Amino acid sequence: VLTGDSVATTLKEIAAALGLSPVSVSKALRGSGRISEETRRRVMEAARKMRYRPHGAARSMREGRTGIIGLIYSTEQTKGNLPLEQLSAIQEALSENSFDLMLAEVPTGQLGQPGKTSSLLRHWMADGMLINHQIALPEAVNELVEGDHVPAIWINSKQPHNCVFFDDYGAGRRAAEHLLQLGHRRIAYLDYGHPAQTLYAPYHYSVLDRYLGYEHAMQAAGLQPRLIMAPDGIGAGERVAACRQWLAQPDRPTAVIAYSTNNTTPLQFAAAEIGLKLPRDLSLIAFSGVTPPDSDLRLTLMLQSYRRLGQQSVHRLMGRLAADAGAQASQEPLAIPIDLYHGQSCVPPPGQ
Amino acid sequence: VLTGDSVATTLKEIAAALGLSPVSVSKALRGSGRISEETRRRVMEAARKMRYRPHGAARSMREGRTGIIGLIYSTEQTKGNLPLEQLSAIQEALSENSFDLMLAEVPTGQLGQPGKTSSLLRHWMADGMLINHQIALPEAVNELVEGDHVPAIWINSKQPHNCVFFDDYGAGRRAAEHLLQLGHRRIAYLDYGHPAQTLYAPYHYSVLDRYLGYEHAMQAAGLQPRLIMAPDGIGAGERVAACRQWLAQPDRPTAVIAYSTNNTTPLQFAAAEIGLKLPRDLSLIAFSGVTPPDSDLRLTLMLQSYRRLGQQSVHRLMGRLAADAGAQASQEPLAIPIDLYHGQSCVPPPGQ
DNA sequence: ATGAAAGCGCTAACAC
DNA sequence: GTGTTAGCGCTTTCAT
Repeated sequence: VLTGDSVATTLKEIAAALGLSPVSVSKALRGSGRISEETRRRVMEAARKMRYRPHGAARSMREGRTGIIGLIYSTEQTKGNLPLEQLSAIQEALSENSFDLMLAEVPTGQLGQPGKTSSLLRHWMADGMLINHQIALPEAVNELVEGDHVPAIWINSKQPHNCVFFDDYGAGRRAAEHLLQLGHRRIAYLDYGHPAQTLYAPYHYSVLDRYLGYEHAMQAAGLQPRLIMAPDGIGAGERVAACRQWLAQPDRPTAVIAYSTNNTTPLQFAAAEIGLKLPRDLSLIAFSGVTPPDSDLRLTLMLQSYRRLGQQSVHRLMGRLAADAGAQASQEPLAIPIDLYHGQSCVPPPGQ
Repeated sequence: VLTGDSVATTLKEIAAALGLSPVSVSKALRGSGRISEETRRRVMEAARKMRYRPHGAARSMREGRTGIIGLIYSTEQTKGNLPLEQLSAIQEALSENSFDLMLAEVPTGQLGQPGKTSSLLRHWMADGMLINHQIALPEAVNELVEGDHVPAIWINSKQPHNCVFFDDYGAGRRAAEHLLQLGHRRIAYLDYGHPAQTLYAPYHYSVLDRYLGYEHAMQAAGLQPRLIMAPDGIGAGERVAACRQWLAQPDRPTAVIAYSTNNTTPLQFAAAEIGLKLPRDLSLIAFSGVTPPDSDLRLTLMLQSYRRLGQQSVHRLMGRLAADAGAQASQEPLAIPIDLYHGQSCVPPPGQ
């Protein structure tokens, strides 16, 4: 506007306006090289007045790096899970390392079609990649990442190398042990079954790991694991009824570990209908990524910090980038612990 | 790997390998210009074998555009709201227009500090901006956008121009009218008060607009609006109690419109405690961005489609970009209607 | 149908 | 302290 031109201001223009060379202007603006304090001030002021913004592409080309990290993700629940908290943590961590974040959503549905893959994947635009996608990566991504042509870190996915994921197995154990210490013996594990299971599709490792952690803790205590779960899933309308049935048995569990807070509401309703009062008659631990909004009963949780997940994945990626380009040393998998959040839903079993 | 070099393949290298000029290779790869079918095939194959990826920065510089759209957002609830569904819709719409998406989170806390603003804002990296941030934009963003140096669209914010937002006023009316048509007369509006209100900070327009829509519909029907809301907010632990009190009055409302589904749970608990059965004794409409997970009572909702919000904002931005750079014609504000989702929580009032 | 020349905006290396 | 030269990878223009 000041220059009367709709095109961006360039170094050359500033130079011309001040009777300097573009090089001096460049030096002045970045504070590198030798430049007089006087010139520096004049340049800074002119740049501000002329609304100068450095041309990112030009700088990238010159410096041989873009300063951009790509995040590959899917919003399909069965293929990926990207909480906003994680995204925000990634952004913040990248910002601290002077990187920008570019997104590439893996399109739902057909994967292979070459025309639809993001140009972030087809072009050379990012210095590194974060992959928040668990299942069935499109060919374009695979070539890029598995061929090791771009340093990448897998998020929330168990891989042989270069991955950051939650320690769901340990958390399953920890949940069971907490209840065991309180004196519980009849502890059940609750999952309504994943939609993916019905389709032969592989499902997220946490589905198995959380259960296994629970199972091993029970076995270590000489107790029988009890899986409350219909292999082919339980429909939405039938859940309360199913839970009622489970709770009506004489040797009903005194405590339940739930795969997700999504699973607990029907159970709580069923308990209420039968006349069981929580937590007195039934203790409850659920996995969750967020402390749920206030209600009458603050649930005890295995609380996944998606913030830490995001931070650590960036940290690892920065590590790979720092290693001299030729080396690109692989990194060992990193398991993020899941903390026990003490709510109000766990007490010793009745009659104890 | 094939070339034994860790650096990226370039056009020149392909050209050298095939005994061609870089220009021909460029033409062949993009299908532009005259090139023999035979050469084209050879080039394509070589490019694939050598894992060629076009250098984004070089192309950007040459073409004078980056093909990138920046999304400015905040994860602070009082300043912005970015549902994943909206993000995904934006990404998808951009992808259809062959644009990539770059993120810039406005840092929480101190706004002005110059060092911390994303380089997306300091550099020339994006052809246009989407601004999903309602309050207290940092200086850097303001200069850029208000100075009209980058085409931008405001999302979820009422502005004189170039914005896309929900028609919260119309939705408030619509909700009230729906209940009026069912025969309700004592209809209340429920909000627990925003945290922001306690800080003199301006709050999101929807807080006022939804209520105003409700109020005007009531007035048009010759009825008295009732606002259930504590001006300085109601703490988490006291909400059930407060609702119980409101519902205990003899002229208690027969229907309630809630600012958000977050607000309804305490009300439902209170109703249950008092012995009021939903929806028989109390009808309920809540604003929401998602159809909530299955429970015993499927709520009737004013359902905001963040997918449409995202799509439309991209559509508008594309419109601004298409207008020849000099013109950059401003666009009129666009209000997205909020649909009434018929759940099970609205029936005629008792005794009718 | 193919190639030579030029230049997008910037900065590292080297004069002066 | 400042300027000149050169080139990052690509594409548009214009010869051949």
